Parts: sequence; structure tokens; C-alpha cells
Amino acid sequence: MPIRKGAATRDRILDLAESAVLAKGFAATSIDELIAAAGITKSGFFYHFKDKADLAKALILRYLEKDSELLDELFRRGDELHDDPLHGFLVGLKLFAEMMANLPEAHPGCLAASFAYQDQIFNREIRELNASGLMAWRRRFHERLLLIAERYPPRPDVDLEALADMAASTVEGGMIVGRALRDSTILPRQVLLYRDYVRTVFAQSAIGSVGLRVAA
Amino acid sequence: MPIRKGAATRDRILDLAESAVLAKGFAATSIDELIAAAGITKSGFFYHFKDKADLAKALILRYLEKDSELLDELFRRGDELHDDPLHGFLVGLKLFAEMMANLPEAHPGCLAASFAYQDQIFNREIRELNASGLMAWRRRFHERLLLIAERYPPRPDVDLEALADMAASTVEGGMIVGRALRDSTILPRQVLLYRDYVRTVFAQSAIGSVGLRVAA
DNA sequence: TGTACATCAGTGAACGCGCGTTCACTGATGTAC
DNA sequence: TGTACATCAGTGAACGCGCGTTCACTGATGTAC
Repeated sequence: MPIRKGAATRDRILDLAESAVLAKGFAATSIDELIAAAGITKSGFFYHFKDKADLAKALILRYLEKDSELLDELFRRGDELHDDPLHGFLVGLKLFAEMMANLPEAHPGCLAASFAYQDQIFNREIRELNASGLMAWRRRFHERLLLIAERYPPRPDVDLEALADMAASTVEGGMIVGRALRDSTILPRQVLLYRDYVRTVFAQSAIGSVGLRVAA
Repeated sequence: MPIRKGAATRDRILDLAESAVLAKGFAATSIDELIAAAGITKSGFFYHFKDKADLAKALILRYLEKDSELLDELFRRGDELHDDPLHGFLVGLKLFAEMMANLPEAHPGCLAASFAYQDQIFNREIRELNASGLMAWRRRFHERLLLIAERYPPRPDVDLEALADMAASTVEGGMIVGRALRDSTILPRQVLLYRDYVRTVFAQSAIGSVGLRVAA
């Protein structure tokens, strides 16, 4: 039994579309160029997607799923060796920075950011899907920060929800600056700064307890 | 003598184009919609801009200039009352956060970010102009951080160039998350977190010297 | 002061190309009885 | 096991609309002598 060609074609279209959208934006990505690259006819495209908006929807849905799996895996690995929530989190962030540093492509991008700057061409459903992705980041990081705060009281003047949003913000911002300056080291370095900041927020109460290095 | 109508028209086109580009992207912004909104004919548009790429170039040039003036003014005001480089910088960042919190529009955006995610539709000149804007941010903030470091030795493990890039990264990231979640408080709160992080980087050596509050 | 010319800020009509979308059709594979 | 039908994964041709661009022209204002 051969591999299911159909599903493979659909995924190939999505791959091509994703990289084109990240490079040029959704409006500038034509169906013609996608089918030429995929080696398919236009009607073949419309067999998989009912219209262009349906392509956009499929793009984010796939993106959200991959994104969530990646973060699950990353922080699972971070927690694997420690039952300390702070230390596991810091390891997870380090793994994330390393992954960003070792990406094959020079300048990765985020569909959420691309869509955020073109949201007026999409319908409400797509805008809400995109927002839900960022909300998932907020929830994920906020929960973790609250868990850490139970053991290590943070500096009282730091807003943990904003600190949670700072994770997504750092990644999005790092990608933009890295892309514009064509410097793929920027994103991982920004992630490491975020990590360092999180450490300082909990550092006072964590001194000595998990062997954190505190600067002289 | 009446006001120079021509220059006013050109600027009005640029205003309309800027907000359309931030909402939908450059490719999805049509000349037709701009001239309809500006109350002009298509030939009138091509009197002011030789082609659509020329519009893009004019957009960034104007944006870079306004951006640079804004930062000059902000940090000039920050330094006005203090001759201490750290304190003046922190005041400047606070002013910036306040300005972002009080913007009339709900979700501001940055042309640099919008262009970064569509750079493949532009020519090299435009891409380089865009990069030069981010480079100006890096230079501006890096110089200031080095100046601060002369008086207040920073924690030795912090990369000051990355900390300089973090300024632009924070603003870009905060705008994306704020837009996607339609929450205009996110950007100013991210700027305040950046400010807080900068403070902690120099805090050890600055305790007591300029009256910085250090968390218990 | 009058006049010739130049420049500014556009108008109006036409262009062709590329875009997203539709529709009737097809050959290969899967399923029910 | 054979056959009828359904589904899957597309093809091929045509559609009309909107897009960026061009070109010859124009009326009002500015400038030189």
C-alpha cells in the first residue's frame, strides 16, 4: 500500500504557503505560484481548500498545533531532570534558545506575527484563531510562573501576567529584529535575556536553594 | 498665499497608506483605495510617486525620520532633569511607556515589523532602509548602555549589545502581542518590564547612589 | 507693466496581465451486496 | 467472486474583475526679461 498521496499533497501546499507567507505576506502569495511549486493544477488546489481564506485557516490551525506540541516537548524535557519548577523552566528556556540558534533557515518567522500585521484581510474566525495562539502562550507561561512563585516569592513589583506575555513578546520581537538585520543570533540571545530576567525576578528568594548563580 | 496643496496631498496619501499597510500589508493596499480616500485620481497618485515601490520607500523614509525625532525628544526630556545617564534613561523609558499607553488608536503598529514580514516584495534599497532603522535603535541604546556602564558596572554576564537590541525587540514584540490580543496595555507593560530589567542589570552597583528602589 | 515660457499639481482614458473562482468532467481506488 | 456504485484526488478551460502602469493633455501659479 503506497503512502497516501493526497494528504501529502495538501501538506506540501501548506509547507510552500507557509514559507511564502512568511516571506511576502498572505496577499502577495498567489495560488498560481503555490500550484506551480507543488506541481499541481489550480483545480487541484481548490479540491483541498474551498477558497483562499480556507488556506489561511488551515495554515494557522496547523501552526497552532505544531507550536503547542513543540512547547509541550520542550518544557517536558526541561522538567525531566528536576522537580523544581523554576529550574525546569530555566532549562526549558535554554533548550528553546538553543533550538532557535540551530534552526536551518537563517531567519525564521512566526505566522502569528505575519497575520497580526495583515489581520484586516482575514475574517473574524481567523483573527480569533490567531489570538487564541497568543492566549495559549500567556496561559502556559502564567501558570508556570504562578507555580514557581509558590515556592520562590517573586519581587513584589513584578506583574507575572506581563512577565508571561513577555515570553511571546520576546520571541516575536526577536524574530522581527533578527529578520530585518539578517542576524540569526539575535533571537536566541533575546530568549536568553528573557531567561536571565525571569531568574532575577525570583533570584532573591532562590539564592542557595537550587544552586542559582547570582552575579557579583 | 494659500498653503501648498501639493505637499499636503502627498502627505495625506502617505498617512492613508501607512495605516492601510499596518492593517493589511503592503500588497493588499491598493492604489485605488488610497486615491478614493484621498479624493484624487490615479494619475494624481503617479504624479507624486513614480510607482508603488516609490510609495514604499517614501513610507519608510518618513517613518524613520519621525521615529528618530521621537526618540531624540523622549530621551532629551528624560535627561533634562538628571545628569545621571542611568536615571535619565529610566525616565526616558517611563515616558516612552506612558506615550504608548496613551496612544489614541487601540493597536499601533510598526512599519519596520510590517515590512520585515513582507520584505521579499521589496527591492534591496527598501530592505536596507528598513534594516538601517533597527541599526539606529541598536546604536542609540548600545551607546547609552555603555555610557551607563562606565559609572555603574553591569552584571558581568549580561551582553550589552543584546540588551540594546532588546529595546526594539520589546517594542516590536509588544505591538504584535497587543494587536493580536487587542489589548493596548500590553505594549506599555512590556516596555516597563524592559525598564525594570535594565535597572536590575545595573542595580548592584547603583544601590543607594541614585536612590533606586531595590526589591526586598 | 506686459508677455512668453516653465513648472506644479494634477485629469481622463486606455492598456494588458494576473488574480481568485467556477464548473463539468475523469481515472484510480474503496466498499456493499 | 463479480459487479454496481461512491469516494478520492485531482484535470482543463473559461470567467470577469481589479490591479499597477502609461500617455497625452490641462489649468493655475511662478519666473525672466
